[in-house]
Amino acid sequence: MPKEETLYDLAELFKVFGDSTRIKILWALDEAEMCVCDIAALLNMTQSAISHQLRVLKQAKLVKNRKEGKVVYYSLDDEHVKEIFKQGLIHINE
Amino acid sequence: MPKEETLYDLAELFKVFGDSTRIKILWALDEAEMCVCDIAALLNMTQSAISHQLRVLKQAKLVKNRKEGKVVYYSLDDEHVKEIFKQGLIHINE
DNA sequence: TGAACATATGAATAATTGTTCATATGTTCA
DNA sequence: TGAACATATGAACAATTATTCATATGTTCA
Repeated sequence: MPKEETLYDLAELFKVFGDSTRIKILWALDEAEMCVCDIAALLNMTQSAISHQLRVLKQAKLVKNRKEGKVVYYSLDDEHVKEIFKQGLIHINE
Repeated sequence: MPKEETLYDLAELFKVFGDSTRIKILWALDEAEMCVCDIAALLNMTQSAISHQLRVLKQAKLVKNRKEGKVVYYSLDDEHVKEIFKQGLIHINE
């Protein structure tokens, strides 16, 4: 069994995945880089809600961003996300 | 992008993984079938707390149990758990 | 039968969290 | 400069949740 701290970090990571809004954001960003307002429009949610969640995702190092004028574009910062999601989907479809 | 319901289910699954007590239980059960009181002793937690969490894990179809006299043994009910954890660990160690 | 034990469960509590609302920051452009 | 726009952020609120405590259920065995 890995040490306490590692298991705690693992739980923290999955906690980030444990919200459908964040899952949707990650899935959207896996398909294309997007700005905040486009994500908000796509998911039919407020800009504020999306911005808050993007912060959580950024802190977890799952997304990165770049600024272009007044627009901030977000994209995935981890190539394992999709793989983890796939494994999860396998479990669900059983 | 998968349909709404699928993403919701995916988030629900990760929510179950998003607690270090449950992560520990799953990791322990991956190594060996165990009864409730042994898990409680191993994790240094109350029998009640473990029992509550085992129920969550059972509902998520992640563990199964068998009764032998007054003792209930729990074991993993999904072979993808370890794989998902591994992917998560890869992300953490970056 | 009754004591001892293993487990399950419901209520209560404290802590965490997702969204909203209001507003601040920063950029573009007329 | 000032209006319009994109984004970030802090406070507040409602909802969810992990643990504890008390207790119920069910089993073994003397």
